[in-house]
Amino acid sequence: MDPEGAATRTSVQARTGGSGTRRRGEALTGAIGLATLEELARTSFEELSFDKIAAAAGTGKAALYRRWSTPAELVLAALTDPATGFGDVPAAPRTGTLRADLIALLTRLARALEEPRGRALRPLIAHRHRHPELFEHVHRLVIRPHLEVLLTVLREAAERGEAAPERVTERVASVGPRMITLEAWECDQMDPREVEAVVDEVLLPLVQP
Amino acid sequence: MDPEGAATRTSVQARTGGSGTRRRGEALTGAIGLATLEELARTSFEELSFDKIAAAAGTGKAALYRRWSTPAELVLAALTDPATGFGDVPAAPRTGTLRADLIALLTRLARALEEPRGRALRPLIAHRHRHPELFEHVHRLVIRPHLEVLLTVLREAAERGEAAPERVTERVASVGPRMITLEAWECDQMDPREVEAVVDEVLLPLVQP
DNA sequence: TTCTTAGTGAACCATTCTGTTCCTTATTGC
DNA sequence: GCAATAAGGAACAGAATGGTTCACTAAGAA
Repeated sequence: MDPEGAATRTSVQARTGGSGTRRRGEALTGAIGLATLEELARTSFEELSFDKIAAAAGTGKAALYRRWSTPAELVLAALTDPATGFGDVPAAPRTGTLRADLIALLTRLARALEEPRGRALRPLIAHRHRHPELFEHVHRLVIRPHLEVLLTVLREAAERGEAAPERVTERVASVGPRMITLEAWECDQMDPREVEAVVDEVLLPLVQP
Repeated sequence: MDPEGAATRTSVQARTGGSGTRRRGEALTGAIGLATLEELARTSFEELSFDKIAAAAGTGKAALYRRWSTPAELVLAALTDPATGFGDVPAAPRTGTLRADLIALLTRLARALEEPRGRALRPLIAHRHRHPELFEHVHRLVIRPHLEVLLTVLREAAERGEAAPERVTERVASVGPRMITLEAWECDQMDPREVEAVVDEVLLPLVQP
């Protein structure tokens, strides 16, 4: 059913790091992590295998088996990594205005959704019933932290008088990320002005005092 | 990678219609359509095969090949069918109040998302880049019509003075369906009061004049 | 009752897939 | 330079997959 056939070579095939031909240590695990997320984004978790990841990373299966025993382990490690995944926690920008804070946060999310780490979330969320443990990590690593920081931003805006206190809820905080996420999923290419439009047309009118 | 193994028999295995043992005509195609959507919901389009659909529908592959030449054809037919798919077009409820209209429409959507037809949309949307022609039909059959009828509802509410005219935009109209869609995808079980909460906590404050 | 059509179950066969293993050799540290 | 380690490529073996085909027979019409 997959019209694309076998995994194709990606840019990670270009050997990087050092002047040699073989990667070792962090260079190799980094490339493997990135290839994992790209392969996951390209297909789905169920279609993921060490064979495919190894091919995409330009390495041998044995190197993968030496470090991780299942693809799930590997996916989790890649997602948790601060460099390739979501190991970095989003922080409130504190620009001083609600509009700028929202734009900064949602722009950051939109960018992440276009990277391998963000694109890899799609199959994990869409197929959550098939691997609930992995989805749980997505929720803890990505969804939850974004919601929390948006709540913080809304709370502080309410204190400054920029937002109505009764609008500081999780449901309201989830509107932005959900709009951006589905926009990214439903459209070929997200317009760079989409974030500003969502903020100006939906979020600010919604929370205004 | 799929932890669930082979396709399991579903309720469509129970032979229905008439007192005989074999289904013919519409009874068989209906069961095949439903099994297709359920199998699609359970796994993904790439993992879909005539072999699996036939097994899920309790019939033989030859019966499928006699009618459709590819799973894509079959999926499209099932989605377009008024009984099993989205062949019925949503209409503006025209209850007289914006709140009731929104609740009626979004409740209808939430219910559809829980049925096989709605659950089948998830892999089609999440993997749109792998079968753009199918996604295009989803957009035309489901996403677009829901957006249009919500726009109609907003427009009429604005005329009645229930909504601000500048809030009658596609982006604002897309907030409800997107909130409901991701709520359905991210949570095990959608709380029946979720629709009312989205309407009262997000949509009405957003559009109020 | 007879004849035609198509539904059902299963067999067939070539291909694909993936965990396991092994050999060669690049890399690193002493 | 040498020894130890592990990276990379490939082979292996068995299972799974899915399109194709066929034989039997249920169902429906005349």
